[in-house]
Amino acid sequence: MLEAAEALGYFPNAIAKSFVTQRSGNIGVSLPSVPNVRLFSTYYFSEILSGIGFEVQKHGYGLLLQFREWEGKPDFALPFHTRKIDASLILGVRMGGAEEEAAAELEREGMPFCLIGSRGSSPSFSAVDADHCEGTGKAVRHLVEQGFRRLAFVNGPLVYSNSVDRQQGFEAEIKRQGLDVADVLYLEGNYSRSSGLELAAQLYAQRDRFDAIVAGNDRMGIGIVQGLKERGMLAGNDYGIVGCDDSDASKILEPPLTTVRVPFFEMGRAAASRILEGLKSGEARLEPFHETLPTELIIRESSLKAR
Amino acid sequence: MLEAAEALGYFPNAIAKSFVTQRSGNIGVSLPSVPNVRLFSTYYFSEILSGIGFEVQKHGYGLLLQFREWEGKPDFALPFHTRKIDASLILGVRMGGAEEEAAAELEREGMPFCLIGSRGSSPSFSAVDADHCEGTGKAVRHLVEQGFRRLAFVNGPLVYSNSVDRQQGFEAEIKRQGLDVADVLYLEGNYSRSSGLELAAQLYAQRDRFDAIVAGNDRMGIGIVQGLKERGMLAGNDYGIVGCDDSDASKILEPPLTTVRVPFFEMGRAAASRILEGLKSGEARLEPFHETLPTELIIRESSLKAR
DNA sequence: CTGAAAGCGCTAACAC
DNA sequence: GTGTTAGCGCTTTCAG
Repeated sequence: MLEAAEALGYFPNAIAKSFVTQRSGNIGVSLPSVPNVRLFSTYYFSEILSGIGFEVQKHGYGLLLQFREWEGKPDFALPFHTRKIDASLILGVRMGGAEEEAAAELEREGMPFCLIGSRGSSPSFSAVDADHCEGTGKAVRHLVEQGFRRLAFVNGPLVYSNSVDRQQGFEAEIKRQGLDVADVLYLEGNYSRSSGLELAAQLYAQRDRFDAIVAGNDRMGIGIVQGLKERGMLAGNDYGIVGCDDSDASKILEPPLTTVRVPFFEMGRAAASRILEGLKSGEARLEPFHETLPTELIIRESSLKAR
Repeated sequence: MLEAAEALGYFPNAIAKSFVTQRSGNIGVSLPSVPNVRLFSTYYFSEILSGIGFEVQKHGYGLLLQFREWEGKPDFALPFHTRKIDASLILGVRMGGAEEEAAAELEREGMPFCLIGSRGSSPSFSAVDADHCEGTGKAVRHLVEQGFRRLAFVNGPLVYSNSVDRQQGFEAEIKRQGLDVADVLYLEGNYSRSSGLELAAQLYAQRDRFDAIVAGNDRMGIGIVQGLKERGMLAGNDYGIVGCDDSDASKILEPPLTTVRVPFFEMGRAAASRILEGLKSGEARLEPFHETLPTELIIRESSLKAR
């Protein structure tokens, strides 16, 4: 019957349906946009987005993409108020800032949403992320197993929960390995390759303090490898290094970069799946949930100790 | 007055508005999704998407993201029929296949749409792309100016209009430089790094036939550089090579890859801008338009002839 | 120029 | 079970 109707050129008007059911059939995805500067790797976002898209499609929902300004307070609630979306997936949220305030607003109004790739400082926010704590631990253990003993840790900004997670995982594993946290050389970049490049100068100046480096992501790791190479230090030869993300670039670096693989696609999928189930269940308010997906250490040459 | 209303907790219901105005206020963006295999670089899509997002936001429209299956005939018309979108931007269309048939349907029904990054075989389809013809010409000229004379051309599948453009640009410039097209070594990959890696074997076997390579994109170029390096041939030293896209990876390759920069962001912006203007003008049927944006040759070490 | 009313295309509730 | 109708929140039209 419906097929017959379609053959006659009839299509149900989804807007009319949304109007009466009070459900748009769309879920919103908010991501930060920084014109001309990409602090986040495009890899990161496109993988998560694909995962979301996969799941959303499967449930017959639409996916409304919303770029937000990097600075200032985003209005996560507006598309709910105007009934354009039924739920929101929010990427790249920093802790303790305007983004979190805006998320708290959503919570107050009972709008279903989930953070992806960062937890936010309140446990009442639903969130899906990778287990960066465990991932960084694996990186440390691997380096120690390779025979490295004096580790440097180049982290990203601590406004991201995953940076905090990495720090925790790093320190916990350092202790577990019987090493002294006080000996660790800490540096902080902004997750960009250029910040890795800059940090390489500082690392070189203190090269007697470390024999291996854990970098918060591949992009910084790559910048460090390049910066140290300029100064005559070769990854894998003169020091070990592990990145994080398993980006394409990590594979083509010379030497190839050992890295912590993060299941971005699965993270997007998981978050979308939970949110959509919540919508379908029709409950007034979704219980906050937290999902932490496992990471995997991908061992390449950059962390293999030369003999 | 509207602000006062908002203070009282009122928000206009965008769905109700769409219902009555018969306009969803959303632009659809269709992109191919290949689970676990990325033939397209994520860079390509995320840049175009950002450009679209920038423009769409500016006009107060929403951006509905639609992943389509790699195989089979996509239903570009459905979201129009169900009134979920007012116009469509379609990425990654192959010529002469089911995607084009689906696009032809849109055209027949008078739905506004624009292809981005590929033209389609019919000039009646609106399209925005980079000037790959000119870009590849620049690459050839540069290599010849560097003193290379026997060029190899590793193109992508000819189902993409940009591959055809590159072929034309390549041959035209070869002739213009007084070289013989018949001498050129032609190979075809699928734009992935692994296909470049495989093609490197063939290139190596015929290494007496070329002293420089033009690759259809960076990913293949990188694969070629890596594959030839395994066999002892060093880019920049033993041969020159130029890629295309100016991807992040091209910068970290060793040696850094000379490449044709493609204004992806601007392409997305231009297409969205034209389509949105068309919608606002309210004309029944949008005149088909074609925009071809200039490329830029980014010279790095891989194409500099050693002395 | 201001204010009332019709109607968009569906779903859900209700009557038959 | 099947058929009818009210009504969702806007915009547009038409009357005052």
